[in-house]
Amino acid sequence: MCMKKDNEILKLSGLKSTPTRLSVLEVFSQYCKPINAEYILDILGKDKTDTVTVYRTLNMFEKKKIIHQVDLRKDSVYYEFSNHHHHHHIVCTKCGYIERFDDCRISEMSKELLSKKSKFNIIQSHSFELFGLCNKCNK
Amino acid sequence: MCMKKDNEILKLSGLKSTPTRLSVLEVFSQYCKPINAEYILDILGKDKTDTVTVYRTLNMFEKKKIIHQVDLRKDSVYYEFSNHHHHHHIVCTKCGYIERFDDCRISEMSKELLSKKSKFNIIQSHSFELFGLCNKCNK
DNA sequence: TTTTTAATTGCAAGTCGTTTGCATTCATGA
DNA sequence: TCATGAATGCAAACGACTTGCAATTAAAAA
Repeated sequence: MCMKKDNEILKLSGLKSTPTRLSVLEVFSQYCKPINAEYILDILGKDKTDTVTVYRTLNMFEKKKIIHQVDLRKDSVYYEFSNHHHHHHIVCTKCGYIERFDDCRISEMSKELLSKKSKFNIIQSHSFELFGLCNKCNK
Repeated sequence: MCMKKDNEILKLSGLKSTPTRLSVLEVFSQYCKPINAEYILDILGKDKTDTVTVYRTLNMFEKKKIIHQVDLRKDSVYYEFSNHHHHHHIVCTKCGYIERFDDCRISEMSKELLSKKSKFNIIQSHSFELFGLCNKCNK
């Protein structure tokens, strides 16, 4: 279903279309929450794809801005599909539960800040995540 | 000069006062920018303190909320002194240069968000860092 | 002050996520 | 269909950080 679309994404980025890349793209397009290499490996099957290939795919996708990192204070790197609508996360520091929220006045704020800061003239991205306790963990 | 104050911090946290802890505290109180274990080791001298001790000190200080992590998308963990005035950072993705800024409307925003989010009832902290290119790197 | 006790340290070794080198395989443009 | 460079898989390496354990030390108790 998404096959054609995913192929286009790769082509536009100048990347060859391979089974692993297509699978990884599909995983990203189907999951709304940040995922890491381990998660992808679990889904693709460690017998089908090598760990190294997944890491290389993630690095390449990030370089081509197909995905981007999300800073969740976890011990591995999490990514999200850049095509998804811009949003941020609230993370439970106890159980790891993640919710997303769309409210983001940061873009305006960063423009403001930029004009105040003499030593920077481009802002490429920003992190903005909330860390707290979900209802279950705060009993 | 800060000796007495640092001792108090340790005592209040129920930690024994040791040379390494006092030195690490002093480093934190004197530097306004986020620092990592390597940086501290360089200052204290690897011959004087063991790497492991520094890591353990950082973990303990974080647990006691004397310092807190800052998410800078680097390959090691950075911390700041919690006593310092609340602020955030703008990081050059090319050279690593860091500037701080105090403008933070996030606290208000998080309260708002909290009331909207059904599954969370406590926000403990937040990340908010900007990533861009400094004037030197964007020529 | 001395003793006692648990906390802290240092060393060596281990863990875990991620990367690198290199030979093999494969996608794609000619 | 072939040629060529890109992508993969394997083994090994890397770097930040942690753990186990015996030796040391701060500070509470005697």
